[in-house]
Amino acid sequence: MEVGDFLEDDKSEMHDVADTVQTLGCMCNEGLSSEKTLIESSEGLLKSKNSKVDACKLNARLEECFPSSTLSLKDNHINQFGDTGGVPKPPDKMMESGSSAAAVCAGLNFDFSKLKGEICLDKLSIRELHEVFKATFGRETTVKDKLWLKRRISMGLTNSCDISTTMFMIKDNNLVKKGDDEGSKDVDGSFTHDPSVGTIDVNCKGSPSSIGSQSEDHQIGSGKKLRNHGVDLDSGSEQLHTEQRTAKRMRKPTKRYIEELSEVDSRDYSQRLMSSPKNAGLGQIAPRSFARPVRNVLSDGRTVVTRLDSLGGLGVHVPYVSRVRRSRPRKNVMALMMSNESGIASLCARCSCNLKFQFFAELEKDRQHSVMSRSELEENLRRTQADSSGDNSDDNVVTVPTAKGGMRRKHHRAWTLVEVMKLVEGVSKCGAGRWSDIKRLAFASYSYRTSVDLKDKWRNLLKASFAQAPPDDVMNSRKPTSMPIPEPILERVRELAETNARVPPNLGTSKPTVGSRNSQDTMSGYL
DNA sequence: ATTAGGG
DNA sequence: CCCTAAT
Repeated sequence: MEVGDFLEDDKSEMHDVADTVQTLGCMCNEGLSSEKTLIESSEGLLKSKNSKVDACKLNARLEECFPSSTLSLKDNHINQFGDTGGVPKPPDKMMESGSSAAAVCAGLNFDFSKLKGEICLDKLSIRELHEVFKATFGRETTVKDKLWLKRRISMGLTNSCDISTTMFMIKDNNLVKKGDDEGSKDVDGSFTHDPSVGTIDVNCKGSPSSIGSQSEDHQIGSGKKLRNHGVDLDSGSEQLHTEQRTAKRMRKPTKRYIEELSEVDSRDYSQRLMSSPKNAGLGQIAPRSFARPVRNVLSDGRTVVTRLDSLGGLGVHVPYVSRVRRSRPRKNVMALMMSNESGIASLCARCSCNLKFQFFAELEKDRQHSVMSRSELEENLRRTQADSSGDNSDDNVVTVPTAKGGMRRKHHRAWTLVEVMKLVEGVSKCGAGRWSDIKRLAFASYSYRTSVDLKDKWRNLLKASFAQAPPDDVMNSRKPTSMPIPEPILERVRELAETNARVPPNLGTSKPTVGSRNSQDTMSGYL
């Protein structure tokens, strides 16, 4: 990754990093690599004399990742000679940036005894240290802890050179400069309440992330400090805590925030509105450009919001597409499953796999999209209810202009896994082609699924099942568009397709017995 | 009214 | 999903 990338795509990168670190969690290898990247970039930035704000952000990023860091200063220096994204690197700047980087690491890495600053201070007595302290901070100190003084001084010196993260606090997702230097001790106040604090430490247990007390003990050979740092009233421990806390990552912006950001980037998408009148005005983004919403009253009395687009001056009505994420039912899915136990069981029997597990996986995946806007929640709730009752037929109605000037309604309702399974079940019982029968049997409660829908879906399933599974190529999209049909189901579809090819549905008088089981067995699931 | 197939 | 021809 190049430094330029960071500069241009600052926010998203930040989110990405945070995302990676958080989601991958214990994948410490991942964490390491990104940290390395970060440090490289930061050096590039410091050297290329970017604005202070950028530097601050970078520092924040460093903090964000450091708790899981096992990165040593040695690596850091090696990297300096390596590529840093093409940023020119005068040799005379080397020391400066090196020390700055070291200073950043000093408070976070236990290996700081090797640092120049401390080595020099090492020779001084406490009194001399006091003097240095006074010279550095312009005030006296009563602290007698040599270690504390040394580190304080070295930190203070560093802070005067570079932009220190301890001089800033986070407020409303912005970096705000703190007051005087001594206040840096208090900066932690803004960090302690961070709910995300500690997540990385927990996740990355593989690395020596406990920067604080434990590793500190080995350092304090000369120190008179006792082992119980927790109750240590000495301000030295306070300093320790400060260092720990400044190392905490800053709060990751909410998903909502990210969405809005990307929304701005992808210009056209921000023009979308809720199509459902129920949701109108809830959380939508004000449409930009010159398109303005228009309410159409259809012939059947429904009102549909469309957009009178001024493009080309034709006044074409383009439907607003619902911005909310359509999703499968969450809660009632299980209920449906339970009530359909036998059917599912029979399906599983052939697939020799636990479909219930798949369901849980799906639900879990959904749950991870936990940050939802209010409208989304409502939408989900509504949809869930609709799915179980199956009576909401006029949901998600949009109008599409036809060539003849007419307006045709267009429904869209994502197929849930349950529905797909019901469909497969039905096909296995009645055979492909007897869609009305299948609808009667398996989709009696789903009024919005017509027999044609079943047929279409089956067609799609066939297509999907015979298309070889693409090995997730460059399409590394984070959002897999929709829940892919679980392989076991596809297998079943394939199987049924073959069976059906051999045994055409026109079986005359007798009930079609396509599957391997007799129809009475499977029928019992619905009676 | 249902199905099949194209769009 | 929608539309429509053909049963």
